[in-house]
Amino acid sequence: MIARTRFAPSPTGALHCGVVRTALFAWLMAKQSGGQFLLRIEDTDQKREVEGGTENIKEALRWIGLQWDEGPDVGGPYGPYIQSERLEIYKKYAEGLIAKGLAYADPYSKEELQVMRQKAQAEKRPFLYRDHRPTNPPKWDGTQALRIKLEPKVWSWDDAVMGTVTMGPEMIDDYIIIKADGFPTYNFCHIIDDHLMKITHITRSQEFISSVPKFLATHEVLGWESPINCTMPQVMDETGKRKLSKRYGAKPILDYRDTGFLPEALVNFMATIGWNDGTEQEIYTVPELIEKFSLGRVQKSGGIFDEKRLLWLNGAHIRRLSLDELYPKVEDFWPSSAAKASVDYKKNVLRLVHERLKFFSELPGLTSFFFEEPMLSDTIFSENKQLKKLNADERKAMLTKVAAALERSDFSEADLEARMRPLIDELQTKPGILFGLIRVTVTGSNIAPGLFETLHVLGREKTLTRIKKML
RNA sequence: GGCCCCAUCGUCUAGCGGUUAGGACACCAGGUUCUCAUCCUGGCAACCCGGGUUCGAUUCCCGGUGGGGUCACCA
Repeated sequence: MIARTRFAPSPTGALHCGVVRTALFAWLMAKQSGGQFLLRIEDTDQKREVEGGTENIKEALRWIGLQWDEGPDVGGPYGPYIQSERLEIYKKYAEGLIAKGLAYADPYSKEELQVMRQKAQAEKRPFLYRDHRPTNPPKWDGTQALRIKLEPKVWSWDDAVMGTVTMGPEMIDDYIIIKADGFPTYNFCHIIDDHLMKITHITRSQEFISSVPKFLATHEVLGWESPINCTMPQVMDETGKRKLSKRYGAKPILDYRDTGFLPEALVNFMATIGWNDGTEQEIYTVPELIEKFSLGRVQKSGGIFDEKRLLWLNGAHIRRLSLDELYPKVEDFWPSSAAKASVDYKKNVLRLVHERLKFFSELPGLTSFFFEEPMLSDTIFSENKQLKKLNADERKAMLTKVAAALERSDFSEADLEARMRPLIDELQTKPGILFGLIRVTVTGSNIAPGLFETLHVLGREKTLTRIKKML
């Protein structure tokens, strides 16, 4: 079945992985079936709208690779795709309902409703507006809220993920379709839009599942068939105690870009929270996900966002790339001291750290000594288990020999090794001590790529300058 | 509180009546090695509880318990 799916966020802040995971599944369904993925901006709450919200959504989706087939910027046959530009449409349907006696003006103030709600709560029973439904409502003049009239009944439906779900009549109530400020509510307009835009599968996060009877009843009142409801399990934060949400500091998705994550790694990670293909495969490319994704294998229970796993996955995806594929992706992450370095030199450096890179913003810490003289801390020798056994004179004696041997080297990796190895016996020391001493002297760090590769890339001049300076 | 959903290692999960309950992340140990990383080997670690059904339940049913979600003129 060809799926037309949509992602319909409201521009109220930065997009985080919880909502993008739902968008990803919708996108995968569309791509897999040869259908379309739509982006629709749900900006009917002016109070919560955030400056730049829509731009952030588009930027985040583009970075992660969820390009929409219809929506803002790209257009499409059922536009506009921004709800604030569709107000006349919603109004038309609202008026249609009024004419049929299926919608009516709400005569109560917010305060009056609040009192009724509290009373019901105090009596430990659900508050139902329809118990207070006015018998003779005022004519709707656009300054009151407009409510839809829904008949209570038991609703049962097939959810593509959750299976058959049944909810009682208390889940149905007369809800507001147009607010007193003239804007329609999400509950009302997303149904109209999904219908008009010919959406076949509605993906929603689990928090909406108890609203589905309302949506189903609204379809019925409008005389439409409901698309297939696909309720996605929640993504929980690292505590596992609550869903990922802006309110509790869920990381904006673009932060992962800025930290140097690969979008395909993040996609791989998000897809496998709540979905697996039943095999033991862990690492998926995007085309593989498109091929293998299936709604039937989406988990019903929520999953925790485990950043350690993301880190591992990102490293694994980085290691899959060739040097030439990786190089352009790390362009913005080099230390500032690398600004004047040549492409060839930077590629050689990148090759040496390729396998240990977990995310790109580690790059300066891993490579800065290739571009500038390292700062040697006073404790650098005492911190090293092997080197702390040497006193300053012994270090000096060793480095003097090293310098002399290096003077004669052509600085190829093989020649460097051929000249350094014999010094171990000559100086009656161990590889760990001799090589460690050179490493610390030249890189300023106890952690670096292989010594001969490092010296080779660094070159004769930088290497000898640093050793002589130490002497 | 009402309603809904859920329940396998710490985490992501496989399992769909009979398995030594499998894999991955994380963690620990060892190997390779000049450090780190990669890689390899090994280890630790789970079926929430109680009733049924059945020759036999992690698996099916019921009830608890626990967790999450939701009850707005927000989406």
